[in-house]
Amino acid sequence: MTTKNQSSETNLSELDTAYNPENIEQKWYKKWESAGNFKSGANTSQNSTNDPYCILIPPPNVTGSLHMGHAFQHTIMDTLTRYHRMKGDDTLWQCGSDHAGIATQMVVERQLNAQGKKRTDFTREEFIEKVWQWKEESGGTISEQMRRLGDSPDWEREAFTMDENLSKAVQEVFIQLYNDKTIYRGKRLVNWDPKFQSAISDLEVENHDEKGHLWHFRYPLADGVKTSDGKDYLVVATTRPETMLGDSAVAVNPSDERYTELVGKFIDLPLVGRRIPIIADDYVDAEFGTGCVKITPAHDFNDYEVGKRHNLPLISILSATATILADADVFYYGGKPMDDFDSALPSNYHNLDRFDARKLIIEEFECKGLLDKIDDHALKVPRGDRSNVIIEPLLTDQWYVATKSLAKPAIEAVRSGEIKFVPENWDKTYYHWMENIQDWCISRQLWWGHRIPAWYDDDGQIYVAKNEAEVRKQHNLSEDFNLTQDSDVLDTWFSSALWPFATMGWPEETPELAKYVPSSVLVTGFDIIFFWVARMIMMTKKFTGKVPFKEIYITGLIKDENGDKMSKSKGNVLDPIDLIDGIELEALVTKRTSGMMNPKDAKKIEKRTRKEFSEGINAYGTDALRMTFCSLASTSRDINFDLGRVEGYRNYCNKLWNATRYVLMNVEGHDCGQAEEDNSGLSLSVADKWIIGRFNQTVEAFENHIAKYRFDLATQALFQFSKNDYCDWYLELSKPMLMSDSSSEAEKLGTRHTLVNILESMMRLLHPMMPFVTEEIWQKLKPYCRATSVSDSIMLAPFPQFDASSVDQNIIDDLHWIQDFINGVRNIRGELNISPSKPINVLLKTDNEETKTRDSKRLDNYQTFLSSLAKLESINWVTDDKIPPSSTALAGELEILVPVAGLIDVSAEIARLNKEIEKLNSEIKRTQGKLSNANFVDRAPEAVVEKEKEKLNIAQLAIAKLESQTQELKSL
RNA sequence: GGGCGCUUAGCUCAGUUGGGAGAGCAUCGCCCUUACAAGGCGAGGGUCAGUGGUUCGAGCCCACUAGCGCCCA
Repeated sequence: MTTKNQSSETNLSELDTAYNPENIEQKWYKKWESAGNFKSGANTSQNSTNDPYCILIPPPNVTGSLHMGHAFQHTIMDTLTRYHRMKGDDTLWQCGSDHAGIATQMVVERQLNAQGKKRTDFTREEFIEKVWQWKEESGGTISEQMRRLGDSPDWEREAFTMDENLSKAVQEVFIQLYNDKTIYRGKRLVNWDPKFQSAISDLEVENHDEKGHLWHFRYPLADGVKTSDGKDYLVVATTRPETMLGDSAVAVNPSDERYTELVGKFIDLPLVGRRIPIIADDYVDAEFGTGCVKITPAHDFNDYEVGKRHNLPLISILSATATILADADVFYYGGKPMDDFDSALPSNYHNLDRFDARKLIIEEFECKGLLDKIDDHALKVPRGDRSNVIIEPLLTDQWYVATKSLAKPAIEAVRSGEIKFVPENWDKTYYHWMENIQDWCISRQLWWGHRIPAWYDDDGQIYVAKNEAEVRKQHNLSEDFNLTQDSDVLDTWFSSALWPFATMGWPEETPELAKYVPSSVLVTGFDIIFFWVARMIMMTKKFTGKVPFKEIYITGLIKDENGDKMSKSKGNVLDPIDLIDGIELEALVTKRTSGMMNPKDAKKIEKRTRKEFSEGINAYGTDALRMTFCSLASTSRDINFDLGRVEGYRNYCNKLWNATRYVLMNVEGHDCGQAEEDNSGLSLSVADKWIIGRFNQTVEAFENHIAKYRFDLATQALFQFSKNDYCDWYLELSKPMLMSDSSSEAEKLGTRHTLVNILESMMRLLHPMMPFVTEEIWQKLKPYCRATSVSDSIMLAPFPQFDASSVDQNIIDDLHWIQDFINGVRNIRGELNISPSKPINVLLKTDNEETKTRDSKRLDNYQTFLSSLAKLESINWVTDDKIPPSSTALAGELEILVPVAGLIDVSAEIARLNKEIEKLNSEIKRTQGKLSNANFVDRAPEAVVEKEKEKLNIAQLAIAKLESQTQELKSL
């Protein structure tokens, strides 16, 4: 059984018999980090050009932890980083996190609440101090997780959006944009989160389909006016009855003949007693409901626009916590208070929560006989993505970025190809958003964040500068002139938008700014194109004149195995660390069901979890997880995560591990040619030459796929080579070479050399995707390999280079022949249930002289391989007249006959042959059909026609041989 | 309503300029073979969602239909 792992310094042959990731991963990470291997430019000595290669991490939220989507993207970023670092590029993976205004403030407030305190028990300064304290203690989760994932960013450059230098950049940008008049202050409708009592971005609002009601209210007509059908009221429908307190008008469609007479007349608004006009506006859909719509400009985005056209008063009825005011705040468009307006609201509503007010309003309407009807209604309900409470459009003073002028160069950067989306199609989403971009509300009513560098005097005059002293200096204001700083902070995304240049030291002119802007590629999900990607392009263009990145690789979204989005409330989230370390069922259930918003879900989740993971989750290790992510990174936009794939790659790691054991067993204590200058003293077998060629083809394929961000195809090429070619074939072929007495010392030396050097090179090829296991193995192999590199770690060893001259078609053909031969015999064994341990005799036959000459030579050269891998007792050529009853396989035109007397059931063999014949028949039918079609022969390219002819020929020859063999068996 | 995408083996997915339907996992059979049973060898399995068109030839190009999904209003 497995003993505790030996460290790499001990005897090399003492390798565990099984791959054990937990014994190797952490130790290498610590060594790499302490050796400074992650630093920018760590491996530039290798490459004289030192092309810069830079990836910016999408800064995760400091309160968060990495989920599967992060782990996926990190794997891709790290693979690219490690690959370019090994190539000798001046590589930087810039890491860090953002300060997540609302989320962080929420976390710290919750902590205070647990101690029976509130945020407002402290001064702003004290609270911010507490946030920093929290960050020191708990803000390191993500960097810990990144270390477990094997990420190799430059930790010394780790940035935080609230750091002093980044804050300086934020301030500088704000001031410049303000002076440009690109930033302005205004009273507008914003999405207001009553829980956080702050504006939030429309991107932070999620519209959920929910069931609600449509209440139909009767609004009495004023001045005794009647409708065309004689009623003294209009019916308006609303999903939010409480907003009626802020109604400014009732609108109808101008072409709606039912109401033409009423336009210009008035309504006596119930409960409030306000007299409001009936107006005509195209916005109203005459088909919907009664065709009459109540207009509440201060509480609805559409109504706001209608009100603007008709110059209606903005009547704001809600407080910051979404309770009803005693007196409405009433404004003109443009923000001036409307002083002569009767702003009183019914006193029984004062301080009522919006939903209590809704109930009371419905009751009152009902009592007054003004409730026409109530319909069930499906509607989109806007909720804050963090608070989950219903968002209110609210009229407030906020700061805005005028985006039009910034958007133009940002659109152009993508149109011109200066920035490329991968896959390309995402540019459509980008254009669509950018071309319809709205001004960006950047102020937030929070304490935690970048305080807006604006001061007001007692008249409300605005002064913008770095600090108060600067304001006084610039505007020549004396010390006793009263100034108050704006209490708001900036949207977190405002600082994230500066990430590409602020992390490089801007506004200082630094070498990093020159070198790493633009960065090479941004790896991110499409959900963040608007939030972040577009804004980075706008800001970076504006302030550096450069693009932030040359390419944007948009990854798919990781879903669960059923294609559902992973979410806490569905209980289908996986923690990447749990896949690395494994987790017991009970711990997993606890983890998934704790802190549920809705305790009812917990039961469901528990059941589902117990069913799906009855044994918990095994420890698969980081390398297997990373390889899985790479293998899933196709162009698809949804990626259904399948645990089976991880297990498969864990087993694959074990395979590499054991292949290493085999190689070490055979090279230890032997010369492997490591001291030789070149290969002249070695004799390389066909297998050696073949695997060297295949390795080079794989390097080429890998690099091509990586250049196109096709990590799935790259993975497949690596897997195919390392498992199928190297382990399944080459290692097996090396056994007869090393064991047979007939191979010379030079040949054995050649094989040992190839065995160990290809494995060593393969580790370098695999390293970017699977950093840990490759390092562990590489360290063991290093002493047996030529000093291709003086580096202490595989991380800084050179990436393999494609050598076209190593690929030889004759060698490939010969090896295919060997494989066909062996596969033919194995197939007969398998189909006829001949034990793999039973040696068998084979006879060879062909009518074709050319084949005979060529294959006789092959047989002479490769007999050792054939005998060993197909477990053959003897191989003999025969002629037609002395063939015993046999089972047949074909290697090209060569017939391989296994005499069946005593071995098998003749009818089973006939059945087997018939199956083969049937296959060939359908092939013949298809190709004949094509070739007898004159159109095909005339119009298809000659090469295609030739290929078909050849296929037909081969199939016909083969079928003839199999049929005559069948006849012979039948005649027995 | 507007935009984008998906439908290929039991499952998860590849399929490059149109020219032999593939992989991994799962399934079945044989095997403890001197690196690996987390394994080896072998096998079975697909009307490429449907219809029509272009073409000598369509999983791939075009049109329409059906189903599913995402984003925006």
